[in-house]
Amino acid sequence: MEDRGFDVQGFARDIHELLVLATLRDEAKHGYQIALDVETDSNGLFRFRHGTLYPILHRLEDEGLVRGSWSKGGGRRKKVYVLTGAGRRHLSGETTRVGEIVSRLMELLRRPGEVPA
Amino acid sequence: MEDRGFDVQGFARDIHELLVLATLRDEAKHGYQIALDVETDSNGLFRFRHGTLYPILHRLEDEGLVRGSWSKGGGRRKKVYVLTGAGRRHLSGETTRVGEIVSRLMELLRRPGEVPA
DNA sequence: GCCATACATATCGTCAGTCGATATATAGAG
DNA sequence: CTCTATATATCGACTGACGATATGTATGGC
Repeated sequence: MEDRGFDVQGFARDIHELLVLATLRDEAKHGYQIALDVETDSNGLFRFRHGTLYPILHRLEDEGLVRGSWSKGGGRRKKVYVLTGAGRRHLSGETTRVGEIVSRLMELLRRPGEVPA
Repeated sequence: MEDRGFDVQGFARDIHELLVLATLRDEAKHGYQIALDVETDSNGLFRFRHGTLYPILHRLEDEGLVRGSWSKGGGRRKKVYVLTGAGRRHLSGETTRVGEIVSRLMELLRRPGEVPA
């Protein structure tokens, strides 16, 4: 089992994508709000620069994991994103997968040295 | 506490570096062996392409976390790496730090949606 | 009414780092 | 003697984050 190798580069990208999907789990939000919420929810540990956030949002939209629509209500123009069914499944599946990977990683890193006699 | 933000790019790099340092924890090894061991120990989940491994090894050497020396024994020429004191401290400290980050990450990803009534 | 600031989205150039390919060389097997 | 596995190294292409820059709108202070 566990045949597909592990792609470090894709892993870093996934973290960003999953943080976005997770914050959209309960309610639709526009980009700027996503950035603020992720930062707040993680006590400042995770944060998005806008030069990073918007490309990710566009990518997620292209992949059909979120759907964006311009809110025309009498405020500032905002593009509001909602999680699609595929997005919800992706979040769930990838969260499990990432959880397994990090658990294996930490296991390797924390494995105590063969106790020196 | 926990002020320094989280750098996704550096995180991916750290994973590779820590895997190398971890496999050197108990015994000195040369590069090729490191790649084989990491792959074996992780059941093929983590693996190094040699185009990735050697630059990492050189970087770790530059940073003083490992020390490499050419073995002149009557075999194939090998550059054997040993973990330095700084390397051991780095492994320990960064493992803790990475552990905290992933634990916070999984917490955010797994946080169940506000339970729908 | 005017201006500064915060909100809001978007793109571009740069840089870091992985990845695949390529190069070089030696030991051991058949 | 050739082929494969071992062993290290580097280069070019690609990917993706990041900082800077651009554009525009609403809001609050004066």
